[in-house]
Amino acid sequence: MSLSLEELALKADVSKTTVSLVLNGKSSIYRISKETENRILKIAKDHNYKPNSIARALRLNKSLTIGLIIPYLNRHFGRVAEVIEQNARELGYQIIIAVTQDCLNTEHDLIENLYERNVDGLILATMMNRDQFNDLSSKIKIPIVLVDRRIDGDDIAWVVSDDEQGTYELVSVLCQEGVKDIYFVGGIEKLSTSIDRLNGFKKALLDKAVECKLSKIQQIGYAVTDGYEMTKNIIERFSKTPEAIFTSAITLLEGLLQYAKENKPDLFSHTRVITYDDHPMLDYLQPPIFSVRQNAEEIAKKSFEIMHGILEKNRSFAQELIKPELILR
Amino acid sequence: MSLSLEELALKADVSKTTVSLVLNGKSSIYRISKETENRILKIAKDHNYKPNSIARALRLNKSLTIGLIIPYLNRHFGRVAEVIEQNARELGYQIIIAVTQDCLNTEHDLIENLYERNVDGLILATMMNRDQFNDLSSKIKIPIVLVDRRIDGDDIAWVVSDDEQGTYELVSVLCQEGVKDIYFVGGIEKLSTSIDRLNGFKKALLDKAVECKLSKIQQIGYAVTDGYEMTKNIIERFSKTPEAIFTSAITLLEGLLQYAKENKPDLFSHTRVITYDDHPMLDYLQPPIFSVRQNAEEIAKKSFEIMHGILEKNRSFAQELIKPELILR
DNA sequence: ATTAAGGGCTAAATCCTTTTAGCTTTTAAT
DNA sequence: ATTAAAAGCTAAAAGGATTTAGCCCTTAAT
Repeated sequence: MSLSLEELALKADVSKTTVSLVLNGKSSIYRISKETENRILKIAKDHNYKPNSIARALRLNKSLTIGLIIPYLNRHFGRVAEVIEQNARELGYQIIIAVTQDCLNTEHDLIENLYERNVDGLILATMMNRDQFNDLSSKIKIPIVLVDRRIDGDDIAWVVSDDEQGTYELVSVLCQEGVKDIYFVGGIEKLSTSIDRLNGFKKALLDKAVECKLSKIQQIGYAVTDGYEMTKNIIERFSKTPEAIFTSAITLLEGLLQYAKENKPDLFSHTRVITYDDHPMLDYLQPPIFSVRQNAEEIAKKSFEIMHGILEKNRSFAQELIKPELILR
Repeated sequence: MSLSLEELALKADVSKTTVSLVLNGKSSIYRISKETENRILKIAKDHNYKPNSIARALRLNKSLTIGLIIPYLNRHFGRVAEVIEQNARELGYQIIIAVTQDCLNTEHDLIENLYERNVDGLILATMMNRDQFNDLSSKIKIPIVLVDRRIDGDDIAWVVSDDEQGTYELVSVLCQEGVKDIYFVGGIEKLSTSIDRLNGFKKALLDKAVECKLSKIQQIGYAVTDGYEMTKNIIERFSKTPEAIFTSAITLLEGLLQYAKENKPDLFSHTRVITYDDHPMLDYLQPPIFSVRQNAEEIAKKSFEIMHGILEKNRSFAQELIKPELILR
């Protein structure tokens, strides 16, 4: 380790140019003789030569590093990050990770920070809206792939779960059974995840000609406490216990469970609960909670694939809707 | 963005040396006049100058980058990674993350890889034993801080949960109640997490003069399937249903739950289950499962703190045992 | 008038690779 | 015998920052 080109050149009794050319597979272009080539390759191998990545990055203006900016390293994003890292590593890239805690300002700071640190591209679970994103794109000259949360636009690369379809199918299951009085416990209103899940929800009701009352829809945020709050609102504001509640994220379900445990232990005897996002522990809750499992692995795989395509294969961009899986218990 | 020292120098009508000296706070040492200093500072600010981090890293041989190598980005390590990243960012460091999937070879590859990529230090949840670690240390000239899994040695920096004490306290609760027949569902035998948890387990039994039969101890691995397997062994191998089972990780508990659901729905009516690692969903399982919550935040904070101390404050190393919290439901 | 000291700044080297342009020497062709 | 082409290699620049050694000018001291 930590042997330089120059030292290799000395040992091989050639110039460092020659060594560099050989190691970069340009021997034939530059007519380096087979003999010299082999000598250099052997010496490099014997000394386990690895080019200094920083010097390389400086010269090539290419760091083989991707920035990954996500709100949290929770179960879902943790898995996404894990798979992105594995895919990236196989192709020689490293992942620099940073978490925003769903704070827009933090997100901006992080993007700027990573950009200045010369990442080659950014994979982003963003809170930005279209305008903010356009602003950013004009300033930043590296490819960006949105993950998990999309922004509409023909030229924006993204990979997201098919939130609308997933929610539609899940809610339809209840509608099929004749359930009519369903409450929507939502997340951050302006994010595509929330918008799409709400649309799927509405569509399912519409199919069965069930009226979708605005008062049954809440969107405070994705934190556990938000789920608690929204459940509280539903239970306390309406005299009748609801037939069903749909929580649009596992954190919100946690909030619901917490509220139920503390204030409404019999909630489940009157009310069906279904949720976006799956969790293995749901298998062991009574009664069973139907859910929609996002395919984190596929989301991760595709998002790095698109990034890699842009960086190395001159592909321009792509959009992918990943099918989630219904889990009926 | 992306303005170079040289361009700044041009605008300020001085040499780039002067600009560099001023921006690095060396004006007075090199007797740069207040006037020149202010002019340069203003121009730098106006143009939002940020030094090119790659060039800086090359020259200073210091990348302000820490490698974090962990087995998975699951709930526990996800949280650890998240907090390390936040702490690191505040002090100007970036985190490059990589996951081993608890494979020793992968771990070795990753360490080498990150080392070659010029990280300034490594934070490691390692599978290595003492000899392997010593081998590594002799080759690698950057500081290493072990996290979550320690290796004995006076000169090895680590931060781990007090696994022995946590397990001791948890198991003691059952012993207190007179439970005598407790099974140990363990993880990877050679890891400190497994060794320490087993020691705590034995100590708790010993306190109450309960014999600790070897046949009641299993250590296959930390995967969900391992938990399933070990539970199966316990249930099927012994005619009597056990009084209690201790799973030494949340994944193992998951395996147990899965086995119970499929093959032994009445497990909980005869058997108490307790587990290392906490999870919010445990609040909603019936009957309640006592647990030990690791303080991931503190573990993360300390481990970066130690790394930072070594890198910037010439501290040599440190070892920290983080107290976990008993959660009795 | 000469020397010394201090103030104010900079040229050039360095970190390590990659790459362009081009230098020798040999071989082939006219 | 001369010219052209090919073979085999290298010097030097570039990328952007930091740092060492030292230049030049002014002022003060002898």
